[in-house]
Amino acid sequence: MKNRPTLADIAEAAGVSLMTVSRVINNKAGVSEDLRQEILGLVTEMGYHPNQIARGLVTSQTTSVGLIVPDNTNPFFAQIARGVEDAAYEHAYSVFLVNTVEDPIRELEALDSLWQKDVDGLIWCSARVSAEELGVQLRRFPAVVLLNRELEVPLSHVMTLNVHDYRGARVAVTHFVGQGRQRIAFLNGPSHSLSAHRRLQGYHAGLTTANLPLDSILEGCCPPDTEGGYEAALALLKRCPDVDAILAFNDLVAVGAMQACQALGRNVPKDIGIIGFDDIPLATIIKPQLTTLHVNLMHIGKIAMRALFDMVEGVTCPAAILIEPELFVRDSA
Amino acid sequence: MKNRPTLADIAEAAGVSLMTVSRVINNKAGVSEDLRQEILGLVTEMGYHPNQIARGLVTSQTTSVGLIVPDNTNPFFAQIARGVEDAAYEHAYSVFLVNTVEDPIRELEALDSLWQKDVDGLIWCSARVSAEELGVQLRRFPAVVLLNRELEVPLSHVMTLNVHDYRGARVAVTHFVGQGRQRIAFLNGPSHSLSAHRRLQGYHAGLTTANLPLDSILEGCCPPDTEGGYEAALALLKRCPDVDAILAFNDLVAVGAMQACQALGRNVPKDIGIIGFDDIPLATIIKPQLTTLHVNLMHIGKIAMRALFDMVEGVTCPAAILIEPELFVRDSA
DNA sequence: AGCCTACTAGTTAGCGCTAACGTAAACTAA
DNA sequence: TTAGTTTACGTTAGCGCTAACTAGTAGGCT
Repeated sequence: MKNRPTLADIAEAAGVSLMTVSRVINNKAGVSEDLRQEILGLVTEMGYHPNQIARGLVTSQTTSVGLIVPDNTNPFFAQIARGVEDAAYEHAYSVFLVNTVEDPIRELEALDSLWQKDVDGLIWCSARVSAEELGVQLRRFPAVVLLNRELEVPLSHVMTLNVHDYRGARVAVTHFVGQGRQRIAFLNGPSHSLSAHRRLQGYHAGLTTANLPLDSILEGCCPPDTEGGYEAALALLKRCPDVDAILAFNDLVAVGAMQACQALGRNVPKDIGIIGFDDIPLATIIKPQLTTLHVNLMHIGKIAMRALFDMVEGVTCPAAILIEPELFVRDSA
Repeated sequence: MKNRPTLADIAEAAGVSLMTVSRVINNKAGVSEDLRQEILGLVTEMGYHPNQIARGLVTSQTTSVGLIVPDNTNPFFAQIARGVEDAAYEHAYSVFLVNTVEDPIRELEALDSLWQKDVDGLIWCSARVSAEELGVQLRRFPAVVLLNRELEVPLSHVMTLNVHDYRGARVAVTHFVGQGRQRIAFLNGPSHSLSAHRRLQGYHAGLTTANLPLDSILEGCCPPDTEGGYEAALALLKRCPDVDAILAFNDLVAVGAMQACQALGRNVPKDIGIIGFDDIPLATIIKPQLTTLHVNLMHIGKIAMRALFDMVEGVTCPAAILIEPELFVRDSA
């Protein structure tokens, strides 16, 4: 590896002091235009780039942020990560990606490691720690954006960013009702998930508004993937053969459910309507194309990162953002 | 944000010198067992974690690595990234994720930013820079694993990790031939892709071995996604209605091609067999399930990261690894 | 001339940590 | 005993950079 040039190297080559070069690099006043140009020339010639590590040590700004997700393989988080990275790139920030693999211990270790790396901010998706632990952890970072998690007590350096799950689920149910469907089931996600709770509420609200009875036999829980959806739908259709609509926790579950219906010879959408959540790319790949509650995930990632940047820079920003999902009607309902 | 404790804080609290605490933290000899335990107690009590920034400045080891991918949203790279992150976690390393978005300029900027961050190593997927530029860039990093790219001149601090594309494509063609298929088309990926070249060679070799003629009308190029595959397959079937098998550059293209076939009323696999490449999760989600050349992508990511770690630690390691893809026969061929 | 401002540059200290060396005490060997 | 070795710590310097202060010079004003 080539020895990288330091400020001192440039300073020596230019016959000036360290600080003069530093001022040029950081676009600060106090250097004559001639000298500035001369130094700038040397900088590009010698291929100098500031060592962010050293700079970070003195400024305590590392221009890097942490992104914690359960699993970057999940298209939901992959899209968000992409948005975060894109926005980070706009601001010349770097992103540490960490997976928790839904493991609370690993989640804590992820936080530790990011803290040790002295990140300027943190984007934390689907935090699973207790409210108390959450408080402790949030206090360790200069700025945090919480995705998919709420805060009882607002904190000035923490922003929350959530999808309006309640409304989304209600809209979906209303859409089913509008199609004349009566036995509307809900295949929900993990019980520890906040979104799951809120969507269940929305589902109930939708049924109530339509004067349909709540029936717990129509509600199921499953891991938020296609296998989970498949198994759960199979079980559901076994215990309630008269189901004519399934609202799924997310698109993966919806796809699994769709396959279960097809395996049982039920036509989608004629016999059974299916609505998913998130609108991941898969939604338009499968046949029939999935009707789903569209959320612009990449955009959410960008919003999160930009908000984080604003907080780091000291610009105030809203304590909580709620994203409205939009029903994209395709073929499955 | 709580002021984080430093070595000096611990030292003062323990009434010893900085170095004694440092030795304890780094598990180095030269501290009595009693004192070590006492300090360890203080460390956990005060919640001390070493500042990796400061440590990195003096040791020039940052315990972080860079991962450059074209697009982390692409399941291919998402899987790899997951493997990399998993293995990095094993070694307490952190991963900077950067997308190039297939943009050569952004690729160079990504390299710059990682260099400024002083990463210990780099995992670089599908490098698109010229051979000359590649040499320049590689020289900037202490250790590099190149995925999907080869090196003319081996470098001691660079490892390459490639899928045996040639053999994979040949195996696929042979499989088609074994099913009695005669008009075997190939929907290849971007022409700048090294994999695309090698797969084309393997495709040709497979045909030649089977005494089938090469026919450039059977070969198409497309963007490596479902839309690309759909359009390319549509065009292909229009100009060669007698095609009875399609080898696709990757699974996304294969899925697109499958949808095109279905749109044209061709039955897969009866009328047309389809084989993909990579075995992404989608391969088992769609119907009919995709026959594809399976590559354990997460495993590749792990191998890459572990090799990088070995190189950083000074353990010698192979200059090039070639991964054998394995044909997973499912329903589409 | 004397004083003030404005600009340009240099000097010093220190961010948190570790490598390398220094040192005092205890222990060993004949 | 005396010199040599080991153990257990402390001291110093410096990684590359920037904040904050200092200093020199030119120009303008009374």
